Amino acid sequence: MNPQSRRTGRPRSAEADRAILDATRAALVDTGWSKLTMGDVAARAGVAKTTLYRRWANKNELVVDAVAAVFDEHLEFPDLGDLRADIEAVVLQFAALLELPEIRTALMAVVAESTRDPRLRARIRTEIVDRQKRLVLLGRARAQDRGDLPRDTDPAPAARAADLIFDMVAGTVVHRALVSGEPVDPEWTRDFTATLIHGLAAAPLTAG
Amino acid sequence: MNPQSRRTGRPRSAEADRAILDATRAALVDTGWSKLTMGDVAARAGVAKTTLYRRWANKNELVVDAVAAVFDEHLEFPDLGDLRADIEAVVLQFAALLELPEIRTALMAVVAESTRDPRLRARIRTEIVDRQKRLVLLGRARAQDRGDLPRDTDPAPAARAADLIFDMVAGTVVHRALVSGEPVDPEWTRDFTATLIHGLAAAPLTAG
Amino acid sequence: MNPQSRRTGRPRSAEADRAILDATRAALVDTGWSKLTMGDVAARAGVAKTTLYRRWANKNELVVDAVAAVFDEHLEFPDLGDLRADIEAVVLQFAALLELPEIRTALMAVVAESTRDPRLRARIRTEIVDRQKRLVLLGRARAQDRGDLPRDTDPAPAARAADLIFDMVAGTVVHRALVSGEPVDPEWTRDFTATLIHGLAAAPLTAG
Amino acid sequence: MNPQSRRTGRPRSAEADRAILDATRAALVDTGWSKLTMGDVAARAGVAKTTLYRRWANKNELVVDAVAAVFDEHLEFPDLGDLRADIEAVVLQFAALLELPEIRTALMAVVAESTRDPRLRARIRTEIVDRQKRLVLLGRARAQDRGDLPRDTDPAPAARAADLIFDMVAGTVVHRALVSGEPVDPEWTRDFTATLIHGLAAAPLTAG
DNA sequence: TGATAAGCGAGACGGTACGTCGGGTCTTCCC
DNA sequence: GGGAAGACCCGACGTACCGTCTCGCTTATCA
Repeated sequence: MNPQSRRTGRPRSAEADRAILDATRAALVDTGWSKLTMGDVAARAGVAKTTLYRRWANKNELVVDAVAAVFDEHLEFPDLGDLRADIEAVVLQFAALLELPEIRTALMAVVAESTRDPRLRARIRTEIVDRQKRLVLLGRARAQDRGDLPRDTDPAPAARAADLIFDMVAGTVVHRALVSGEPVDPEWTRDFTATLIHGLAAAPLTAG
Repeated sequence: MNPQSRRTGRPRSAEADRAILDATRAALVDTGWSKLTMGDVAARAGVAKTTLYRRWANKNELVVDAVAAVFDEHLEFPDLGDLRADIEAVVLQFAALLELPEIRTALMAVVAESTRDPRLRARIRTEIVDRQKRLVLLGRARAQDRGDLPRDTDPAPAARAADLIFDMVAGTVVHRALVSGEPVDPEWTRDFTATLIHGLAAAPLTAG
Repeated sequence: MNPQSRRTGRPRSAEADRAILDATRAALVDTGWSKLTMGDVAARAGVAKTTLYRRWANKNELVVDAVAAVFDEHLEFPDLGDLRADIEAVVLQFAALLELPEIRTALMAVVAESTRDPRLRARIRTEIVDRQKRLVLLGRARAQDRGDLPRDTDPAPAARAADLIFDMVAGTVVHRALVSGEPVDPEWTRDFTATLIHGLAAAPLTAG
Repeated sequence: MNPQSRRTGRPRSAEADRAILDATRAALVDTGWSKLTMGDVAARAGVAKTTLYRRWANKNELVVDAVAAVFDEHLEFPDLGDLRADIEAVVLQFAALLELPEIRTALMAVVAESTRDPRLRARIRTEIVDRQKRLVLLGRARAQDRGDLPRDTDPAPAARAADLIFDMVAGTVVHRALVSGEPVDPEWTRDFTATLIHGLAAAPLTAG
C-alpha cells in the first residue's frame, strides 16, 4: 500500500482488479446484494477467491468499491453555465443512479453495515463521499466565478459550506427516493434546487 | 391465524412473543443487523428456534417488527414556539436519536431491506415517515400564522412543501450523521436551519 | 455418547451412519486415501457435510471406522478343527485384505497419523485392534480345548500370550506384505504358521 | 541433470540443498508428516519455495529423501555373541529407535506412501530392508556355528528363513509399539524371543 | 567485458479442500 | 397441538496449502 513498499515479489495484477470490480457490479445487477457471494464474484471474474480476499477483507468493502466505481462513472459535473441548471442536472443524475435496484440496495446495505464498522465507514468516506464532494466544490467555484454565490473570504467556512451543500443534496435526494419513496422528477427537482440556492445565497454561514 | 381457528391444542405463549422481541432488540444493540442470528435470538429469549419460526416467517420479518417497536418507543414530537427554534430543536432531537447505536443501525438496515421488500417499505411509510410528517405540517402552519413563511393559497403546494421540508431535514441530518460521519452539533444546526429557512421563505414552489 | 444422555431432540439417523461408512469405503476404492475428501464422501452418502462432522472429527477418524468395518466384514474365524489350519486361513484372509489397494493405503496412513495423534491411536485400538483380537482369543481357546496348546492356569499370562500372538501374526504379515514387499502365499504361510505354533507350544511365558 | 548439461548460468547452491533437507527433518519432528507444508519448510530453510520446487517435484519426493537421510543416520547394527541375547538386544535397540517421534512418524508415513509409489517402495527396500537383513544372516550363521539352530543344507531355504525371521522380528516389534501401543520392555522381549527361537529350532522350513 | 543463462527471494496467482456457521426444516419426546 | 432440543440439508464463509507464475536481482560461464 505504501508507495515505497511492494518492490519485491510478483506485482498484483491490475487486470484482476478491474475484472473483480466489473464482476461485482454484474453480480449485483443479476442477483442483488443479499445473494452476492464472494465465490460467485471470483468465478465471474475468472479469478481465485484468494485473489479477491487479498484485496478486500470482506463483501462490504468490495461492494463499496464497486459502488464507488459506478458513482465515478455516472456522476459528472454538467457545466451548463448556470448554477441552478447544474444542480438540477446533478440531482437528476444521482436520482437516476438510485433508480438502479442494485445501486440503491448496495448503497444502503453498505451504509447500514458501516454504522457498526469504523473501517467500512472510513472506506465509504474516502471512496464515495470525498470523491463525489468534488462535484460540490467545482460547482461552487464556478458559481462564484459567475457571481451566483458570494465569493469566499475564508477557506474554513468555504469547506463547511461545501459539506453542508453535499449533505443537503445527497441526503435529501436519498431520503425522497428511498425513505419517502416519492419520485425525484424534474418538478420536485426544480422546487428543491430553488429552495437550496436561495438559502445558500441569503444565509452566510456563522463565523465558526 | 384467524381468531376462531385453532381452538384445540396448547395456546401460544404470549410470554414467548415478548421475550423474542426483547431478545431481538437486545441482539440488535449488541451485534448489529447483519451479525444477528436466529439461533442467538432464540437462545437469548430462552426459546427454541421452532417457536420463533412459528411466529415469523424469516429473519427479516422478525427484525422489522423488532425495529418498529424500537421506533415506537423512541420517537417523541416536542411542541415548540418559533420556527427557527422549532427546526433546530427537532434537528438536535433527531440527531440525538441517531446517536443511539441500535437506532442508527436499525434505521439504515430497515431502509436497506425495504429497497427489496414493498411490504416493508409500506410499513416504514406508515409507521415512521407519516408520523413525523405531521410535525412538519404543524410547524409550518405556526410559522405562517406568525408570518415567518408565506401563507398557502392552495392545499396542493402546501403538501408538496411539507414533503420537501421533511425530506430536507430528515435526509440532511441522516446523511451528515451516518454517511459523512460528522457531528450534528448546535453550530452546524444553526447553519443548516438558517439556510433552510431562507430558502423556504424566498423560493415559492412551482405551481405544479 | 453417555448412555443416559441424548434423551431429548431429534435422534441421529442410523441410516446416515451406514450411508457415510459405505460412501467412505466406496470413495476409498475409487479415489484412494489421499484424494478422499469429506465433501465427496458427504455427497456420495447423500448427506450434508455437517452431518458427517457431527460424527467424526476429521478424515482420519472416519477412515479408521470405515477400515474397521471392512475388517469386521472380511475377517472371520474359520474353525477348521485344527489350530494350524485355522491360523493359516486367517493369515491368508488378512493378506487378501492387504492386497486391496484402498485397504493397505488407508490402514498404513491411519497408523502413520496415529503416531502423532493419541485420540486417533485410541480409536484404532478400540475399533480395529481390540475387535480383531477376538480371533486370537477364540482360536487359542479352541486349541486348548483340543489340547493343541497348554491350558491356561492364570488369566494374566493368558492375556499376555494373546497380545503376543496378535502382534506376531498381524505384524509379521503386514511387514512381509508392505515393507518387504513379498507375497504372503500358502507356502510362506505354512512356514510362518509352523514356526509360530512350535514356538508357542514350547515356550511358556515368563511368570510376569 | 547430466553432468555435462547446464554448463552456463548460476550453479545451484549446495548450501540451499542442505538447509532444505535439514529444515524438512526438523519440521517432520515438530509437526509430523501430514501437517508438513512446503511453505513451512522453505521458511525454516530461509529459502524461497521456488528453490525447493526446482530440486524436488513435489512434497512426497522431498520428504522421502529427508526420511532416508534420517534412517541413514540412526540405523546402526551392533555385533553380539549369543543368539538369544543377540535377538533381545536387536529388538530393544529397534524399539528404542521407534521411541523417537520423528522415526516412528517417518517410518510409517514412508511405508504408507510407498503403498502407492513403486519408486519409493524400491528405495525403502534397498535403503532399509536389505541393510537390516544382513544382520539377520550374520546372527543366524553364528547360531548355526554354535549349534543353536540346525545347519542349512540348501541356500534357498536359508534365504527364506532369513526373510521370515526379519519379517517376524521387525513386524512384531513395530506392531506392538505402534499399533497395539504397548511397551517393548525386557519382559515382553524375553517372551517374544523365547517363542521365536523355539519356533525356529523346532520347525524346519518346507522344502520350497 | 559484456552478453547470456540460470539461480534465487519474494510473493501473487488459480485451484481445491478444509472445517465452521447460519438459515430454515424436520423429528422426537414432553407437557 | 405447543414447545424445547437438537439433528438435518444446504450453501457460503474465510483460511490453508498446493504447485505455478512473474517480477527484480545475483552469480556464474562463454564469447
